Amino acid sequence: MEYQFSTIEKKWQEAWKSKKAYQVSNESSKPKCYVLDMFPYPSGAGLHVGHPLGYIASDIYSRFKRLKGFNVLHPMGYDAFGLPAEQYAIEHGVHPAKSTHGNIDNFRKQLDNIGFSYDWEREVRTCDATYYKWTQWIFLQLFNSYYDRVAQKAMPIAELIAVFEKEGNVHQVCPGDANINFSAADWKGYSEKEQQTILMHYRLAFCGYGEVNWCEALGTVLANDEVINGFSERGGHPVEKKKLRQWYLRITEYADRLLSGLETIQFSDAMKEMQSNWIGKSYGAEIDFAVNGHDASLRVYTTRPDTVFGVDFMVVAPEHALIESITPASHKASVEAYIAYVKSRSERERIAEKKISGCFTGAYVVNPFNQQLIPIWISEYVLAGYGTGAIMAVPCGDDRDFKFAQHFNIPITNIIGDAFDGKEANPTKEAKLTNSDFLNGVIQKDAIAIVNDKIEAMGIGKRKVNYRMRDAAFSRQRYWGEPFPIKWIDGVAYPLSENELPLLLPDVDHYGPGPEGEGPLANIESWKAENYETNTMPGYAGSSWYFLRYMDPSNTTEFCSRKVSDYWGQVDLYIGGTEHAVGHLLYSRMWTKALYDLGYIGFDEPFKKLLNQGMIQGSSRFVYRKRGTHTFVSAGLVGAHEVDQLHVDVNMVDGVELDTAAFKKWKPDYANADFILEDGKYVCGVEVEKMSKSKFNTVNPDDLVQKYGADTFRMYEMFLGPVEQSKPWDTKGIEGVHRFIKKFWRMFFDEMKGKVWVDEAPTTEELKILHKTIKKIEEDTERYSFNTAISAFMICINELYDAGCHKKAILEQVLILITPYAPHFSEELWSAIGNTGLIVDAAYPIFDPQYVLETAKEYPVSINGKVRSNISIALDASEEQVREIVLSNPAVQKWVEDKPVKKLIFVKGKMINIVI
RNA sequence: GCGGAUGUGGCGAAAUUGGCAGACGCACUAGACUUAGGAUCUAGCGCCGCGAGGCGUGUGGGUUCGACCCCCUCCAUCCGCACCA
Repeated sequence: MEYQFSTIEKKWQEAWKSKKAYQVSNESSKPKCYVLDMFPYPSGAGLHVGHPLGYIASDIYSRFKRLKGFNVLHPMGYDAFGLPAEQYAIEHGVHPAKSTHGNIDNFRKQLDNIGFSYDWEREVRTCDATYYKWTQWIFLQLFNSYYDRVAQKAMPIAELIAVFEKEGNVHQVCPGDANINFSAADWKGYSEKEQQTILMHYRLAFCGYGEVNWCEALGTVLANDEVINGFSERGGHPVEKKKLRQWYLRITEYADRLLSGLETIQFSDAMKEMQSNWIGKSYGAEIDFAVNGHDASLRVYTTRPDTVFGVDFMVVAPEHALIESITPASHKASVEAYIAYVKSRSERERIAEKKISGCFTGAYVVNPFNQQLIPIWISEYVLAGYGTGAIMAVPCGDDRDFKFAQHFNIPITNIIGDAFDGKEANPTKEAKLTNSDFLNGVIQKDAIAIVNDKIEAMGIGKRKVNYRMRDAAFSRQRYWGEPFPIKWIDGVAYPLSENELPLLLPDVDHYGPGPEGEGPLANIESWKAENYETNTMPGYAGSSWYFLRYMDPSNTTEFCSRKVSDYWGQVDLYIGGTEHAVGHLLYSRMWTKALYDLGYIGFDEPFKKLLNQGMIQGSSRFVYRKRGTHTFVSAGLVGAHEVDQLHVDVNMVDGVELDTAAFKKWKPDYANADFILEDGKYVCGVEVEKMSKSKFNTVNPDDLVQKYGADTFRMYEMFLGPVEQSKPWDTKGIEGVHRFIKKFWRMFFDEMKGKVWVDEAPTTEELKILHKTIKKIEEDTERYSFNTAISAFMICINELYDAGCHKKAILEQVLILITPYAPHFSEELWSAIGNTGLIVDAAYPIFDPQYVLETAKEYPVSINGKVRSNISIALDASEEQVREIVLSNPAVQKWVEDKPVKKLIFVKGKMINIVI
């Protein structure tokens, strides 16, 4: 009986399906476990070997937990709204729904090949109306809520209205505009529109205005990624900043809870650090500087008020509202030219720019502490969206300010004495202040509070907590997304009522943008006639709550029943890439908190444990064509020729050696290619890049599954290295894993002899091998160390092989252990040795320490830290006994000679070190 | 620019809490079996050295009886930076 994986795998996949082996119930006496993958965007390129890395890991963990007696929820679905489908529609006229469904079918086929234990009855697709009905519903909850800063939670907006009617907003500072103040009488006197405008400043989902990268020629908004040096990546058209009406989520109100919540969840320290850096909480002060000769003041935000005597210039963002009114005629032209330049720059380029640029406005502010005039500059590195859009520059203490001052020859005031050497800024807080009037001699960090007290007493500023995070832009001028359940009447946004949901995404004739920066929906007469919002929601809307829908996917009356979400609770293990560190993982945390505040769910963090899978990179191969010819030069000989470097399909290259025959057949262009070989071979160039179809470096899992089987593929992906680690894909080593599986098979059935497994009682030696393995596999799986678990399987089988063990009692237990890793293989052998039920429902072996007890240990003995000998000593030997045994050992004596032993270190069960 | 991660044989990696560096596998070498081998089995395999031994975890330093592991410096590579998902 041979190991015929393709027959076996098909057979068991069908058996699992017909027996509904992976259907999971919302009611069970077993403990629950929720294991979740970040669901994929179904791209047209299909699955490559990078995708299943995390899916295999989560599948192993799910199956492991199931064997250990848990009721495991392990679902899968599709993040199906998004730009690529829309782009494809624009180019090919295919409705995004159609291409998306085709892509999903393809993904599903590919996923099924690998033998996952998903409960497909729970599949969700964010683009289905039955799903996005509830995305719209949650949006309405956010729209109809505000964040109560006293209670520190979201509350229904109706309660806020009741408060306004009673006392105005004296106790409810307006988060959207702190200058809005009104009494109960004021409120009652406002028109409907005025009231709605005020409420909009409180809502958790609100409408406002924001700047975007606008490309007039494409009539569309672009991501920073799509803008290169002021031009669109696609087509090379000019791009500039434009203010558009936008929806936002008031995630900043949750900043503190998003920070403190990190302490309650198991994310890696790196992930937590990235999130808190993104939130960027800082303690500082806002200070007003009067503008010289104007009845205006410039408000800056600073974390270093102690340096106020070292301010040599101000820098304001080019978008700052004050610039126009304070710039004197003499400087108008240069200021406007600079602003025009910055308009073409994406935010990313502005922050990342190493070259210093800026422009003097010709205006000055007055330092309120010493009345000195301070010039006001504008520069692109100051962003309008952060703080007040203006900073006070202290060159002796801030690197960026220092370089700016040097570049523009602005004199530098030293306020930290010797701590500043004139060559480099020193951002210390420990220096004693000089040139600082009443602060002279004070340590900087102590001066912060003194200055803060003073500015508050003088009424020119106040302490301020600031966040780097901005409210999340929540609208897109696109077609393929959830429509907003909003109608605009007389400039006021009115929510649809719950029974009008879902508001279906209508069909359009063409997918291009609407007029005036509006989305494609603005092109539909009937849509406009109903006054519906023409923007759609962004990609992250549907993905911010999908983990809840899996729990109760076919509920038609609720997004998820409270009873069900109480049962499943938090996701116990969430697996996905770090690229979602600050997007999806913050948004979904915020949505969870809001739903919790409003009482719809009982937990306020969605993911108890996050495991980040590393990115599988592609290892690209290149050929070198002599310019203007059909001659290809081997990589080692390129030097002498003028060549173009071209990507070549990695599947035609064995290591670095090109299959020249396959290459000639690859593209008509290459049919009559000549090659200049080295050592008779054509050697390709190698580079590690992102895996992508256009780089011809993708490897399709289907091919590997076909050649080696799903079980080998699953184990090989895990055997590559730690799941968390990024690495370039290399198919080479898969043979080793395949050999292991075949060897394991031969423990049961031999090609020549047929059945070789026997029904005999195991020896203690065999039991020791088994129990050592049980312990190792269980521990490694529990800590997601799948690569070491697989090597433990290999060791186990090697040892059983060497021991000549073919005993069912042992092998059967190892089969259960390996089920999460190689489920088809295990099912087949499980039934072949006479079991009736499915192995996926077997009971996990229980480790018994009595089989692995040791009485002695081979201690490594080192002398001055270098291992010189190994001595076997009883584990229960006392330190004195050990000392005696070791020092009388001839090998040790040879090294110690007559030198006195200064110290002997004995770590029980570990090692012995002699210091001489 | 800012933030995060990673760096160990020819290659993927292991070393779980500061305690024998290189488990397990790939590739390679030699041999066995064989009509055949891209099957299987046996043995070898960090570097230098005949050997004794010495050296060795990106660089340079530090802490320690002892450092791949902790601290500092520098270098290289990868990922993210708000409308790609």
